[in-house]
Amino acid sequence: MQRVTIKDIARLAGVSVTTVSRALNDAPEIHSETRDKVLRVCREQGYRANLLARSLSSSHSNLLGLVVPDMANPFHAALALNIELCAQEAGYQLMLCSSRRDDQRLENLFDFLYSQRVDGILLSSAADGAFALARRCLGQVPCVLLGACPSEDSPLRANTVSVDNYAGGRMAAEYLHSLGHRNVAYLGHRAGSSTHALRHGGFLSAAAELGMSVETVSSPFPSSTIESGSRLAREFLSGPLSQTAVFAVSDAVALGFIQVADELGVAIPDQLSILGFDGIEYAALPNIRLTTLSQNAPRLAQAAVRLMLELIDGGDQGMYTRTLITPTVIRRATCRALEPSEQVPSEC
Amino acid sequence: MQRVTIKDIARLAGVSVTTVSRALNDAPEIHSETRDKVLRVCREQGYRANLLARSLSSSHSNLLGLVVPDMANPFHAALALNIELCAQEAGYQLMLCSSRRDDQRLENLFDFLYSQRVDGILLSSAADGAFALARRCLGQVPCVLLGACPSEDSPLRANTVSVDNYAGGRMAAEYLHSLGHRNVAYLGHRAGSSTHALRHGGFLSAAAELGMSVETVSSPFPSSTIESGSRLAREFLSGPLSQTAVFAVSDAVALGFIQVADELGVAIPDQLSILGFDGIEYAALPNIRLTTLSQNAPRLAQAAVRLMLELIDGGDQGMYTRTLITPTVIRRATCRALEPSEQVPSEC
DNA sequence: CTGTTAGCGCCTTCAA
DNA sequence: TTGAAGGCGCTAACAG
Repeated sequence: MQRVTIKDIARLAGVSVTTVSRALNDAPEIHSETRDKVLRVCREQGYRANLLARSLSSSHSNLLGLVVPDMANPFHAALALNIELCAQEAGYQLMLCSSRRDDQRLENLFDFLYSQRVDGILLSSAADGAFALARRCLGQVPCVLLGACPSEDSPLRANTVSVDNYAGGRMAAEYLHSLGHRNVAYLGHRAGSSTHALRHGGFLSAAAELGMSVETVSSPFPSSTIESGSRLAREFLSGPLSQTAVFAVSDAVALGFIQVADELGVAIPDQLSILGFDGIEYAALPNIRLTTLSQNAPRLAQAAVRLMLELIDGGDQGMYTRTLITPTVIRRATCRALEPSEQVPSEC
Repeated sequence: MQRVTIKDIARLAGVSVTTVSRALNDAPEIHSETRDKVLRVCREQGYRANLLARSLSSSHSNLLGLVVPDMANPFHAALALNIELCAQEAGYQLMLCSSRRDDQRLENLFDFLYSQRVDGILLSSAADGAFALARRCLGQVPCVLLGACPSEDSPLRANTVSVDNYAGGRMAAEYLHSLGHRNVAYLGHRAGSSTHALRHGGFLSAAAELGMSVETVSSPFPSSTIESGSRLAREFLSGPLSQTAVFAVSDAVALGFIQVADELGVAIPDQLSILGFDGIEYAALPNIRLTTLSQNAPRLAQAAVRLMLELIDGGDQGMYTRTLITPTVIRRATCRALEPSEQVPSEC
């Protein structure tokens, strides 16, 4: 039951622990025969270095912390997978944690990762609280915010990588406009999230420029899930329908919406077009074929990890970087072009 | 940049490090005033214990390792979430890793977790190699296999928690039989997986007893994804159709199958019924409504964590436990009952 | 109730 | 090329 340590190996190989350590880290100043002998003994004994001890004494763990709000969410799962991939290439292991949309837990996790002495923390959260957390670790541990994006004018006090939500919002409006839609809804807006604020702002601004009328349906729910999408849909579809298209804040919300529309006999896209946001895998399913704006998880992941590595190597100079990734429209089956005859003028 | 340690706190509070340690771990033998003073200083200094050091000296980390084959898979994501929940209740943090269906990586991750001195390892893998790994840690670190399930007759050499695949296979056959299906296909069978072996065995045995004819379509792909499901479907649906129902080894495979069936104009369930396995959230989507056997992730998770805690507390006596969870049929829209007139006798 | 002394397993100077 | 000594930050006996 007692695990074999570097000391045991040293004794068995008839050398000092220093020599064993050198063999393990293939240091240059060691006789190759000595090294081979030591490594052979290690293999025979099934020796595994104690990474706790190693990290403690070398003061770096080769561990990156990643906190996602909800790993059952396919977008975050895909993002995590891509980040793990990039991190591994750079020789880092990931400590993946799920905050489950709980701010208290997010804070606890953050402290935990810090205490665990990860070399850097990636925080995937659009909650405003994430900024405070990121700031708290100034000069303590490199931290990059994923998905969160401070507004252009506020002073940048954190490293961020995110999809360009403002541009995404604009693209959504422009795309719907290009199909002839003039009366549209923005479904699932959530206050207190910088992501949502920007996306909504972009949508409204483009819509205004294009002369579209927008009804914003805000979400009282803490997260943008299928469940919240269907609840919002039930409310939205209960009255008479003046809109011809809906932009949902996430694919999950869009899926929930479609589900209810289906139940209520609202034909999509014939009566109503719906456009999502995220580009999750399940939105591509048969019979769903959700038209959406893809966030491009692999590129987000790569940018975030690359930035993190720079911060770690460069010693986190206290400079801040904002990286924006433009989303892509993925045309599928839930948005249709209105015939000229259908194009009623905007309400307002 | 230098982080504050227990020594700093001791100096600032005018006590010894031991006293600080005691305050931190709220040991009974400490004056409450002393403790309050120490804790106040900790707060003022923003002190965070170094968990590496703590684990190293206390020889337990309160960390559980969890390896899943693919965290983009919604079933595994849900399972991980549930396990995290249970672990947290018991005061453990999870180190979640994705083996990405790569045996070499699985082994590396295992070694990594062991080296990281997690208090226990949960391995969610149906690959036969998982048993070898589990055995390798005998008396080193408690290990429970999730989803993997040794056959009844082989000597039990590992702790396992899994859905009862054999019973699940039988239930699938029985359910299809109860709907009147006599000629059916088993889609996506993969060799080298104990899970698949049992599920397939159960299906065949019940089918034989009920006088059903089964065509097994094996999968050359390493994992059961939407992608592999659609490839298998393309092959399967290319010839004339003698079956009236298909049992897919996973919901993802079923979804891929449906996608292609849709493309090829095969009506589901009118021409062909399809039954899945897993009970992932996305199978419940509108327009999909996949009939399936649910694995019941919360119960699996709870059983696994509970077992792990017993192993940790009880010191892993070298006894092995096998826990089986019976799946549940979830009736939705992709299986239909055959009319008496349609019930052709079995081919064989 | 508090402090002193030893480690935990490893890495890293500094000498030899 | 090798070894001895000290320390990473914390806990755990053992005294006082």
